[in-house]
Amino acid sequence: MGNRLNGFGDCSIEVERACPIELTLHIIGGKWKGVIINILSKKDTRFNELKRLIPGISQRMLTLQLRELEADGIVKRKVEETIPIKVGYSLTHQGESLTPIIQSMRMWGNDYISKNE
Amino acid sequence: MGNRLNGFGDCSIEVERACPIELTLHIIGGKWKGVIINILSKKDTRFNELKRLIPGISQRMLTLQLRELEADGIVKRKVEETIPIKVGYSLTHQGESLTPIIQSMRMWGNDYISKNE
DNA sequence: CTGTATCCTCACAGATACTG
DNA sequence: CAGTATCTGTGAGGATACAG
Repeated sequence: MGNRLNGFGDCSIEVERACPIELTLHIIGGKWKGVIINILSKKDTRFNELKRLIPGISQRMLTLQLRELEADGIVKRKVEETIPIKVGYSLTHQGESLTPIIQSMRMWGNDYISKNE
Repeated sequence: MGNRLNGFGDCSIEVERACPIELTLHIIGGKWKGVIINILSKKDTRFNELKRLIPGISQRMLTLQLRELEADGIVKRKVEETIPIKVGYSLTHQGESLTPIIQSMRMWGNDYISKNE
């Protein structure tokens, strides 16, 4: 499993019920993770396909974010041993269980935009 | 309204539907914002009360996070002109509309913990 | 095609002290 | 009680080059 939140175990009685929130936020809160999960929830996607679908992301960041999502059990990585090599990414079952939250956030964001623009 | 996401307008056709997700993540993704919103969703809370309920947060960070939430229209600030002065914080209507998402994240986080521990 | 390896910077956050 | 003012450090993230 991936990194724990700093001080995750330091939760006091008062805020202990808030910690799962911080944990979730930590797992999906990376700069590009929301987009990545959203894309993978629609279809399995290869590395370069992701790079193309997310303008502005660097190879380095795409790799790092995918590695973290993988370590946290959200994303599956499947290597096709062809030449050239192909790597497909998809959501794990746990990753798929995140999509309702992502979709809620998408709807809330759209609503927010229409109300504040 | 608060800061826009960097490059929020740079969304390509492919990912434009993902941008509201990034926006939402940006608004609630600050290090302490999830906890703050969660606490305020239960009851209006004063500054020092928040500080007490969130061990580990500094006065500086509490102020900054509250200011950002206020600028983004999530939190309301109400000054009681007593001596000593008292300042109450509460969720706006828009802030309250976030609580289902926060609660989903809390449930997902708890589920995640029980499955990965 | 799918990555590592470096180097760099700058915004975010911690610590501490001070104030109306 | 509810903040501001500094100073400082860390690490997330960007740019670029190289590699199997």
